Amino acid sequence: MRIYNSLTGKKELFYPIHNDYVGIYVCGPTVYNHLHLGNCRTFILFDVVFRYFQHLGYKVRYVRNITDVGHLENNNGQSEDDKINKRSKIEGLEPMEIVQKYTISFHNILNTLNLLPPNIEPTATGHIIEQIDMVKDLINKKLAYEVNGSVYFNVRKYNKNYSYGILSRNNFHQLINKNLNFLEDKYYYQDFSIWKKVNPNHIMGWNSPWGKGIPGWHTECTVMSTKYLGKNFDIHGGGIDLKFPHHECEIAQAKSFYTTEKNSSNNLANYWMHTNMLTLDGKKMSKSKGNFIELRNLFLIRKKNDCFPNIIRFFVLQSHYRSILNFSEKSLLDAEKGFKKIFLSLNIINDACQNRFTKKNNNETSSSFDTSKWIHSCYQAINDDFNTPLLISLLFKVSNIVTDANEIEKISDIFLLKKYINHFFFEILGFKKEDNQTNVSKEKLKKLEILVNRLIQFRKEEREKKNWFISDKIRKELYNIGISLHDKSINK
RNA sequence: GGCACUGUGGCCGAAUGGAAAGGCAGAGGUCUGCAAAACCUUUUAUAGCGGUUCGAUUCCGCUCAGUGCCUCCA
Repeated sequence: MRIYNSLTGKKELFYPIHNDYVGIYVCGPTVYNHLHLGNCRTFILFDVVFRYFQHLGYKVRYVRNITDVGHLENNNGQSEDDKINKRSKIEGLEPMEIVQKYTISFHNILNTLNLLPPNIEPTATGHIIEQIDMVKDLINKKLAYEVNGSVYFNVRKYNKNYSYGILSRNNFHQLINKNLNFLEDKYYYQDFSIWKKVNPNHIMGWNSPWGKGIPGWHTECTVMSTKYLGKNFDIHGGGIDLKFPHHECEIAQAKSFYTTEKNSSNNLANYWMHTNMLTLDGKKMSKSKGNFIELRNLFLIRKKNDCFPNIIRFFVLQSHYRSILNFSEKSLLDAEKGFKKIFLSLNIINDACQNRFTKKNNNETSSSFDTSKWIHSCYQAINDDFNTPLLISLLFKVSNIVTDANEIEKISDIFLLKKYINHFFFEILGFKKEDNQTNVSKEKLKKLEILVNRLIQFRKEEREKKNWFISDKIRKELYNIGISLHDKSINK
């Protein structure tokens, strides 16, 4: 299996640190707002990564954090505000109420999209002590300094022994942006906060050797990833917009904290994976720029369409995770058609297997379709840096063959095909088999089903009488509530 | 200004130093009371200019266009 490693800019063969085990850390959300479609792209991709490693038989530990404190926002160099604290003022809720509200929303959305939960989902507030320990250590190593109750990482000093910018390929000296002011407390523009002083009456704040404060965002990820995966682990993932500064700073802290020898090759994770941006009208989907689509709104609009979460997943996986993906209504419609086409052919295969089981297949001529070769191609696709679009195109190939009734009869190893296409579609790509999210009781559903069947039967009778007005009206009404009827010739 | 990435038909989107996947849309057809669906057939593409090469869409250089990051971001 090959993975594109952002550290080297190349596709590399994947070797886990420990045989049979894979450790993955993905930067989760800061829970101060509802998720938008762009956020989900990353989580959907890593859901596939997680599923695929498990499919291959690895024991995977997948860690995805929740940032519930410490994500600072720079206010034009005047001050730094915690995002959640800021939001709590806007909504008139306690910070932890904000955290609770948006954590629940986050879980609901990912659950609807059929994402597997990570093995560990640590929160920043649950790891304050560890973060304080790391800050202390960095001060002892003279790689961080305290000013007015806040602590900053000394990037210039770090850069003398290590190289700051190895991940983002930034040159330390060229990082200065003259247009931007920076906090006066900092020695250098490039330095970043690892501990931030807060007002003593502030509800979100912890006692530390430097007074009451909150930990910095970058520190949190270094602490939690290494706590649960070790000081060197396999895969670290996140959106490409986190590459700099967030991931660069994570590496800087980890190297400072864990390495004893200079020029150690430990870059926190061996493979860094970055998902590209989802755009709207060619521009990055982003909250601060105001162009974004919230998933909960999409779900509300498409309530009638019960396979909508699958369509979102299909839309996302139909492009490669390292390319920019543009969102449009049309692309969703395309995805819907594509998804349904493959879904339909899965049913055909399953039916065909049923028939084979009852009737013995005596067909002598064999199909030109080579199932073993096809399976091999599918693995090749996903093994090549998770090339899901290529894998999906292979599913379409089967779909085209299977819809030909003569051709499907000839496929000798149909049971093998059934097994693997189900593996790829449900187990690896993670599509949901059926949406049984209704709260309606089974009793009620049964009654409804009888009613609809009666109506269809009634329409059939009217059709046979050539009473087109009635039958067309029923067809239209049923279509409006999401039941579409496809008529065949009445002569047959 | 610095760093990085991208450019494939009408649209989306793979692959590749040696006849350019797949999907959507379009066109034609089968079917049909009509509609829809389904199925079959089918047109159209490597941004531009150079270089390396027997051969470049692929590698290299330049130009043009777009995107991301440069301390809020998945």
